[in-house]
Amino acid sequence: MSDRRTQILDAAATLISERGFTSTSVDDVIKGAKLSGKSHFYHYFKSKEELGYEVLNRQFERFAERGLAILREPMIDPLERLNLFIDAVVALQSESGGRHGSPFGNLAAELADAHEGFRVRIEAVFERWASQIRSLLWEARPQLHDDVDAVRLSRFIIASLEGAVLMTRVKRDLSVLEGIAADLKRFIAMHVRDGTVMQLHRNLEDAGSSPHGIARSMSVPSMAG
Amino acid sequence: MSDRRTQILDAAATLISERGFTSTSVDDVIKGAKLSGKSHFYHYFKSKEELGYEVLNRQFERFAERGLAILREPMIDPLERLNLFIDAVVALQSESGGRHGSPFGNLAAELADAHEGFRVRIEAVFERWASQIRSLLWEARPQLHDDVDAVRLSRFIIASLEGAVLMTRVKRDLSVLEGIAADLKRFIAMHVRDGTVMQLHRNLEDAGSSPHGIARSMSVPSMAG
DNA sequence: TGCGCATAGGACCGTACGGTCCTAATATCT
DNA sequence: AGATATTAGGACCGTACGGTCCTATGCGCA
Repeated sequence: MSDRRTQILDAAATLISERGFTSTSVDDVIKGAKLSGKSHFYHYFKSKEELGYEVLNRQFERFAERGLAILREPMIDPLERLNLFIDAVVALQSESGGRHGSPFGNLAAELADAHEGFRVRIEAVFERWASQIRSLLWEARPQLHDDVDAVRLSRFIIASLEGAVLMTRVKRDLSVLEGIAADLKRFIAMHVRDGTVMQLHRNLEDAGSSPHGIARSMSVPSMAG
Repeated sequence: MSDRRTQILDAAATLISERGFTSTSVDDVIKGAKLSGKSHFYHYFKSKEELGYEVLNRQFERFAERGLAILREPMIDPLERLNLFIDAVVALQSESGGRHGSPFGNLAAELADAHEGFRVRIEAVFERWASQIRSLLWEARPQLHDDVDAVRLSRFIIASLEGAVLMTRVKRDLSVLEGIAADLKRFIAMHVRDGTVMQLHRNLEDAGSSPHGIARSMSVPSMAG
């Protein structure tokens, strides 16, 4: 596609993640993308709404490449992939110092009620995200308890990450996300069958802040045998 | 205070939770509160921003009365109080069919980056919320593992609830929140010392959707008993 | 009666917004 | 050289916004 288009998309993505969709004017986008005037912009996009949709698309693609892709790595143990994915979410947030939050969560909170077009597109984003996690859980099924509900667990993972990113943004403190990410890993580990020991990366072991290595308790609840 | 003021506050709260702060005009609020004109509104509030702050205050007070109050009930076991609180969050969302999400999360996503005044106020809301959970966890400390980090656990609870409420709004499906609430209870139960059996209300037992009563596995990690 | 105050209603202002339209300059291809 | 599309730049329009100001009506109270 035209170079200009992606230039506009990039500028818009930045502005929208900083100020939200409603508070980003097309004049701002024009300035950010260094276009010559309004007509130049409307040559590439038929409306601001249309621009918003494409920005959302691009941001999901970006997230799919840099985040979700990890969930499909064929050479790594599925449950370890899940941990790596959580780390990737933390890493992506770190790039902006956690200041901009999730592009999906932000748009969702801003527009889910008021704008049906955005709502269904964001719903689709969450659904595709959830479905990637579900297939990973399906793949990991031999290692998991029989009663693990993949639909629910995938939702829980997404919700806690989205909530964590939001709190991180409000508190301007990345350690909020880091702590929740570590706890989320423990929650996932809770679903692993007895006897299965999860592989952990060296650099993940100290993800927690508690002194006596919470990570060790990751080898599952207990019972049965 | 004047009846009119609360009338305005109520109308504004509704509109803001439906459309967000930016997309709610003071003319809309005037119409909603059936005021006679702009000057009438500006007689009670010096600016739209000021109105927003007071709406946020009121909404936190409401939440404190109807939600957080449960965390302080003196006659109930602390960990059971925590479960009841989670149920209360679900119940509060059910009132609107989950359509409006969290007033704090919504404002946070919309304004945390752009408007420092709102950001610090929302941060304070989360902090007060977290501190209530922390004191409850302190009270429950004899029942909890030694290595439970109250700061982290309280953040995790808030984040997963906020994320759940957001997803519920996007999917327009209350069962998303219900499932996450049930999973969150299981996560909390994971921190309870072996040998301690959590009391559960009858009406909480089937909070999950999985056929083989996940609720039963709430009796903590394991054995004992 | 007269004072102060909450209600009422509307004109007005400056600014910003999304979007359209029109005209030049520049580059590309025939 | 001439026709064609892309870039550039700006004037313009209707609407909506937050906010101010001014006037007039009803009200209780000294």
